[in-house]
Amino acid sequence: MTGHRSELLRELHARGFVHQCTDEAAFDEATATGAITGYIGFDCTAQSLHVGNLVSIMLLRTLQRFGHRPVALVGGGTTLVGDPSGKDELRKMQTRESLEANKAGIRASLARFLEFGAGKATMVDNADWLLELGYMDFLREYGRHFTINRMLTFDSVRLRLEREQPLTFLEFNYMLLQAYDFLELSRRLGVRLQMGGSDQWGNIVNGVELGRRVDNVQLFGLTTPLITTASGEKMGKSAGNAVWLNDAMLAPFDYWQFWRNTEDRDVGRFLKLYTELPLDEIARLEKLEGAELNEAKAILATEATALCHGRAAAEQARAQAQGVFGGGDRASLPVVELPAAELAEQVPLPDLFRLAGLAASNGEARRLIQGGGARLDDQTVADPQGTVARALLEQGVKLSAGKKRHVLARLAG
RNA sequence: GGAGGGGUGGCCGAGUGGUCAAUGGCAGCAGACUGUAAAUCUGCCGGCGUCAGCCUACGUUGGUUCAAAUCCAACCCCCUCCA
Repeated sequence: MTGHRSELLRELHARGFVHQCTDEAAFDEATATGAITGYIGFDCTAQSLHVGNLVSIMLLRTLQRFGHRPVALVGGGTTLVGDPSGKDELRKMQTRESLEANKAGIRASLARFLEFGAGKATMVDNADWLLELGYMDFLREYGRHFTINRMLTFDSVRLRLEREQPLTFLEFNYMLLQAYDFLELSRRLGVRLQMGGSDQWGNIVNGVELGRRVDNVQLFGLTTPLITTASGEKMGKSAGNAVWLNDAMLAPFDYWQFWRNTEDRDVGRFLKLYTELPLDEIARLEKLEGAELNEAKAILATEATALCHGRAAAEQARAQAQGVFGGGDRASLPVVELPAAELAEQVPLPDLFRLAGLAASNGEARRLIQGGGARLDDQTVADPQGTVARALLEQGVKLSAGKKRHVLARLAG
């Protein structure tokens, strides 16, 4: 390990959380000798956080694990503006109502990973101070500390300008607001550290500098690397959809499956970032090769799911996967109830697959069948004009679309 | 306000009177190979359908035409340059 004195910093480095850090020596000193309060901001754009936010969440969790104090900030105020970082387009502005709903969902996501309470983790909303900010006061007190010259050099702005994409004044101000958040949090809660993805570096540094200039406090910034899969995909998408943390938006089983399908080359890295298994255990697991690596993937999936949905749900998901992929255990299949009223005596196969949720339309179901991807009780059904006797559905039949999607369909009842 | 360019399927992007449900790429789905991986190869990829065909689609609304994504008019939106 590196020569850090602080246990926290050693752990973060060992697990691959650190991309850049401001004044690392002083930060090492500060975290070695006492507890520090650190925060990360989360967008308020959806009703749940997703796997793309997970590195940040794990970072907060690690902070707490090592006796420091995590603060999660939801950007109720800044979401009204929109972060320009890395984006070419103006983000949609939200209504106040949807913001409140999103906040509640985000708190639910975080509550699984962090222990909230007095002296523990806290959640704050920057709307609490940003909304009452007076424009004139803000310009006079803080605006004078930012030069346009410097702001233009930050990647988030520079890249946007280089690509000749419009950057509105609204978005341009995002940096100032985020810098001000940091200052405000240092005053309100004694926060000394801001963390975030590497794309946040400029915003974070602005905050650090503002703290020094205005309040003469030393603040720290730490960023994580941008996590992508080995094949270069952005982390946290599955079939083009976000992998949500809230179980209302993604079932624990599907969450488990997401991790189980990790690419070989990512297993070790993800075990370090997304589980809390001891590093020597991880070292053993990532050495496995070929089919044996599947064991490591199952462990990754179970550990990651346990953190997010609890140990019981994780074990259940693992057992369910064992049933679906390992044996032919019908009991573990998700059950889909078919509306009896809509079914004739002989049910056409495309209708059956559509009603079971395995195809979006009859056409899609037909193509699935024609392509040889549809199975009924593990027998391939290749005739799109085939039917199934309704009586057979009384007991339930196993329907499969491809190798990974299986359900037990039976008449509702 | 003036001049010019542009708005095409989830995204990017061809097409500029019929052969266009619309080339190509990406994404997605399925098959083969495997290890519920990656890479590769193959098929599918608007909806409905007894695959004959029908319906809805190329910013919006009208029009010309036997026939329009393609021509005309008005309108809306975006971009560039000029004021």
